[in-house]
Amino acid sequence: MPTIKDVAKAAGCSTATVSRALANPEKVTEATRQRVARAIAEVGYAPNVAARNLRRAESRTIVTLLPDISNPFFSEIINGMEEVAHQAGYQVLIGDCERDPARAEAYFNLLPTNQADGIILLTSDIPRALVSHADARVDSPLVMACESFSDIDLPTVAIDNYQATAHAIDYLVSLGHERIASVSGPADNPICCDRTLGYRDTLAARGLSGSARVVEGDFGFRSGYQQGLALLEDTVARPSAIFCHSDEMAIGVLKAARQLGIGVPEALSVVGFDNIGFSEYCEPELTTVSQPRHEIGQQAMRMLLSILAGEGVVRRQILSTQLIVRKSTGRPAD
Amino acid sequence: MPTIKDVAKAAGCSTATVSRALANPEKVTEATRQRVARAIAEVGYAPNVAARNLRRAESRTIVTLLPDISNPFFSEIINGMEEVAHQAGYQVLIGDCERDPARAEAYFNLLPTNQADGIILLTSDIPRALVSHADARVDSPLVMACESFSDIDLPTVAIDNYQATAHAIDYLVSLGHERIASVSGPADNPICCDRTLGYRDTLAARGLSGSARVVEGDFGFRSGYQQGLALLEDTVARPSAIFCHSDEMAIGVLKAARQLGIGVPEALSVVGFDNIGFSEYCEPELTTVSQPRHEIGQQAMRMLLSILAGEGVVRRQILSTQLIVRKSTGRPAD
DNA sequence: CTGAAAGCGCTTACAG
DNA sequence: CTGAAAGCGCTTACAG
Repeated sequence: MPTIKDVAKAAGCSTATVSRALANPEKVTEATRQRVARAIAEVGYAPNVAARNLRRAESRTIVTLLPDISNPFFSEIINGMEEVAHQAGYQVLIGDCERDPARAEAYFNLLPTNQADGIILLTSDIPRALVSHADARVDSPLVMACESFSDIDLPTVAIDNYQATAHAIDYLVSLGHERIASVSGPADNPICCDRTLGYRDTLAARGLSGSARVVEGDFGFRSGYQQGLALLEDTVARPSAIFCHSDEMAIGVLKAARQLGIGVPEALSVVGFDNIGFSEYCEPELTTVSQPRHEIGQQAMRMLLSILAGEGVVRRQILSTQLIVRKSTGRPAD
Repeated sequence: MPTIKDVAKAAGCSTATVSRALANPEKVTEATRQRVARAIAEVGYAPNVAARNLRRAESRTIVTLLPDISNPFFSEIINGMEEVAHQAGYQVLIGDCERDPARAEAYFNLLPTNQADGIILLTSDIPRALVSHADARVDSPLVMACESFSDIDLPTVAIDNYQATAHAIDYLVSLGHERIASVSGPADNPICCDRTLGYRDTLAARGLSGSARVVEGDFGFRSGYQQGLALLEDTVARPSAIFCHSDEMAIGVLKAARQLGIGVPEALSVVGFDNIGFSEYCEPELTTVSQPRHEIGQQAMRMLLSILAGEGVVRRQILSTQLIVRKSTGRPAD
């Protein structure tokens, strides 16, 4: 591969000038710039990025940590992040943690070794030691998206899980439901805590505290199916509506209902969360809470790049959600 | 950050020795190795990877190019690739091309700039100029997985799309179906060509050529839904079975059938391709062709690492598929 | 505006 | 087995 030296020779100037023509064109005369451009094309030069990174002590790489790459919820967020990153000359490395602390640690280790400039966390399911001292340093290149830690205050872009849930539950109550169950994600997950609180508070405000019922899933199809079965087989206190912390779990509940011969929405209303592509193609089409995923990704990346640029950042951004009413909800069968 | 010099000072040896203790422990006495290890812990040293990469002229990064990150079909393949890569000290960068030639080119450009050591292609939808000269060079660090080019012969790990399709069609014929339509992926995609050939040949072998009918989709839900509608609204020659090149399209067909009041599998059989997670949770559960996705990812990565190591490689690996019969297929309603 | 030169943090052939 | 030294390909303060 030709190096910057070859270009310098071909252009009849020093390597310093070639470097400047590339990085700071305004520091070089127009004529020089053009000679360098021609020389680059002539020798077929492409800068060696490892050398540049070493010299500049940066990698232009952002890593995003997520709990499970196969969850389609994340893909649109990633697209948003990539859009902003590429435009700024950064690339994004996707780190699938799979609930394995060692994996998360390995990705965090890219920071001190200069392989990554910053990290966007789409999961809080990592060893807290990795982030525990980050909130003290204002300039830690760390941003949380969607998730949060209960006790560590990182720059965050997210939705208001409490409000979004309250809104969905209010909608079910307004339809006439009085027995509304909830299939939560992992109970120790802060966003699930917020949602469960929103759920409970709303029921309480409507005088329905007594019927609150929360079971725990893991966001996946299967757990929704299993918890749905458990909830619906309880014939004495069977809920007339089930609110789920993910679309996958809601679709699992739909399957459970079908299996038990319980019609949706006639005999059971189901609400999901996230509005994944699938939610429009299941039977019946799913009523769900939509998050602005693309925008979440964009804003999280913008926030991180601002931190890297040493600019002041708004440490907390709350984006709005939308309840998308489709066919899986209706009035209860009194 | 402490550098290798700091470690050398703390260990009372040269940087060369520290480097050796790290990279080739067998070239160093046990005592030295231990002194270095202690020194590393003491000063909190982590190697600067940009410097190492520059010196070694490698990046230990493999990029995988795919057409659409939101398609869950790819996630399990990626997991397989990461498993093998991490074990060998490589990381994998996921490149979402989104049918944008410029994106693909940008990712290919990581090769000459030393930011990536090799590429695994999960899509053939990229400018052919990027790969056209690769097949001549035996050691091009390029591997194809699942897909292929019609005229460029790259090292490949894939399934036998012709056979897998023939098997699925045979199954439908054996059930008694005589009007079997097919919803293909993009018609210019080589794997779709193979599948369509397998479809046509099998129908011909069974004396059913006359009823062959292929419509084109793009692998996504929506196109399956639309083509399903078109196929099923044709009341004079309505198919009794539809074979689809992806599960998403099959699920779209399911929705079209539901909308038209056509019962599956009583009045229509539907077969998908890929066995994505969703295929077990749609209504009815989908009969589909399963690919060994994890293994495809593993083998593709192994193949690429062999090429990078300068080892001889089997240039073509065909893994076996499996027809998973669930609830969306049955005998036709004569 | 341009160039000579130092240096980023490693690795490795060479010599001992 | 170990060290001194060169060099990977850039960038940038310094001088002119």
